[in-house]
Amino acid sequence: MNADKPTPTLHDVADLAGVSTATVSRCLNFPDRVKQATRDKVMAAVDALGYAPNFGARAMASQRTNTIGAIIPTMENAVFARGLQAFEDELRQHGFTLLVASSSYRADVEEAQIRSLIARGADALLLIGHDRDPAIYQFLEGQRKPALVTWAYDPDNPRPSVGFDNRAAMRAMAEKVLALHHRKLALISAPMASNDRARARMMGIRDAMAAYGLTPEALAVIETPYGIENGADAFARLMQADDRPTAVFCGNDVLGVGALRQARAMGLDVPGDVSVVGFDDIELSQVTYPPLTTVHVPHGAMGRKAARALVAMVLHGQPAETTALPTEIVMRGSLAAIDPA
Amino acid sequence: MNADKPTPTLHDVADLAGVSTATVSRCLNFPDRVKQATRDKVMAAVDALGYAPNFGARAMASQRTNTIGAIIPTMENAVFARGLQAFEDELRQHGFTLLVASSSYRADVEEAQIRSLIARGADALLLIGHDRDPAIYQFLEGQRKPALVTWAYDPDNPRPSVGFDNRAAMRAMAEKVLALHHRKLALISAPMASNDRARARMMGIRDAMAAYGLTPEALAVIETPYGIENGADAFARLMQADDRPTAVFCGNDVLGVGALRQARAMGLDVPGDVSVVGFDDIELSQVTYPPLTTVHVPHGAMGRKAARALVAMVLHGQPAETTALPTEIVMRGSLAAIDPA
DNA sequence: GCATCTGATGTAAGCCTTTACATTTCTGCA
DNA sequence: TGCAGAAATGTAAAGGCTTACATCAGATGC
Repeated sequence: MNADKPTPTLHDVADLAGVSTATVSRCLNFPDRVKQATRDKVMAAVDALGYAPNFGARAMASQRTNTIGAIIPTMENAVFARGLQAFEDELRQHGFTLLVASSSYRADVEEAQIRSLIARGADALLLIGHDRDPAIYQFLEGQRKPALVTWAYDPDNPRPSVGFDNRAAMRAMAEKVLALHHRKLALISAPMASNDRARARMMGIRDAMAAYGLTPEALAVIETPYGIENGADAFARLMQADDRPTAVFCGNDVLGVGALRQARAMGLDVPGDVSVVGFDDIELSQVTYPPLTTVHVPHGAMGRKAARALVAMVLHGQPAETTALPTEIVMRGSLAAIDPA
Repeated sequence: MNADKPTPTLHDVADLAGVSTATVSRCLNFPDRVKQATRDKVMAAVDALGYAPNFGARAMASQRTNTIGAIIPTMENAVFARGLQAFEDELRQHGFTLLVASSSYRADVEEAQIRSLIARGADALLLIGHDRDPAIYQFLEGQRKPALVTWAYDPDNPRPSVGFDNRAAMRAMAEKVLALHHRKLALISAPMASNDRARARMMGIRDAMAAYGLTPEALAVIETPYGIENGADAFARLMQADDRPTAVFCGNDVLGVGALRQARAMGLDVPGDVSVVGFDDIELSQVTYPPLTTVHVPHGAMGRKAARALVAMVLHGQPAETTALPTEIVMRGSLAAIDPA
């Protein structure tokens, strides 16, 4: 199983083909600069040896890797997964490779992953959200590695981002809910510490409440980690309170789906007894019963746009412009008007 | 934005700290081999410069990367995502890093990704399923890189795998369905070319049919790519046929959920008019209406076990043993007995 | 106070590839 | 046939890190 023969190098290929390493290198990188006959010999040697170029050595010699790294909070979230898939597709079309890491929503892990991706030669990084120790940005600057934030939009933040306005999107949803006469509102949110998206979404609801003359602090809030089970538990707690909400906002669809499941378990009719709304519009939310009313996020477009921006940054040193993509509310079955009786 | 100052190297740190590069290297790799005072100086320099070791150079010099690569068909599938998360957790505990790539279920892309991960220095690879051009295995052998197959279990295959018996699992499910008096069966499967898991699952159903004295060929089969929409379409086609099945097997839960959605859209009662069963047991299947009866796959355990096996292969050259983890049938609401009227 | 040993640090080679530059081979034309 | 110029190929340095080995400074024991 272990190395009885060392893995072949450029040198081995060159020897076997009877040419110099430079020629082999050219064969691999600029095939049209070598004669057909030579190329055939070399390629035969490459196949015979099962040669694969050593990425590290190549990166070191050529000073570029054509690799872009991305760090997402979790791979289990379908939203990130889809955005990333689009991101990778676009990247590949520009001849770049994607390196992915996940941080489990932990700041310390994220920092380690950032360093690891940079050390691995990533030419640039894609990050989710703005919230991050300033030291990390300094580190990236020191390394001259551009970074692009996505999933968030904050025109006041000096770091560029390609995302969407979480606050405005959630505000729009909240206004819709308020327009349907709901007045007792609750929110099941992802933990808000070091999560600017979650905070922005809550602020959006409060904005709408204020606009409707309600006290923003009246919003009941439960923070809980990502997961169907957690959403269900939080929902149960909310509905056991004396003063039940009539509409429950969920910071993301996964929590929303958990809430829906719990409602059924408790024998509560959605939207008859209580309305539930989500955020993200992942596939899940179309197949629940009732289907979940939610905020649609343009994952694909966002991923592709981020990829193009990052490629431009790397290739031409072109600074990225902060852009917001539009979100929209998808009305399905889980939100209804309150009978103003 | 672009490099006005080059990124700092070991040498720069050494100069700033007034020591040699060897000392800096030792500080980073074997902190206890340098004096406290020296270490402090060096670390201060590291921080001041924002130094990060160059992975390629390090790999080249030390001849190992402590990195394991994994190639999954798609990131969008929650099943792979969960297994991978467990895999990564376990890997990290052993001091290894995970490199992920996805192949979009395409053999050519998978091959490119395999080469890319090896070139990037992966010490070993995790692959999904056995089906693969033999040349790829030869290549891996030539590179002396161990590979472990997961998600599948085939004791006859010489390549080691840590997975589960797709065929037996699906057969058990089919026997359950047959015991409930269903006789007209259909299968919505992922494309079976170059997908041994999909084929094995179909064989499992046929095995059970044969055991019940039915003609295995009577199984109606539709192949369609991964996706809720595709599952829905396939289900619609199945139910428009003259001879409707009474039970529809789905090769995975995502297709199953699509079938469920379509059933509702067509006004068909599940399981009253038709039963639907899935495979994988992803979170999705608990929240549909009715909840999906499915085959539970031990993602987490599988990921962790695979990680341990791979680490042992890399560290001690210990060959992996092919092992199968148990699956189980999760009865939910989408499967019911047929009224033998 | 000296030889010896230990622990801390420095020196320099080597890992594999790319690429600027040097050299050789070929082509075409006078 | 011979030569200029182009095309093909070779030579060798550079890139950042680890590590075997060499060196040096103190500590130890007598």
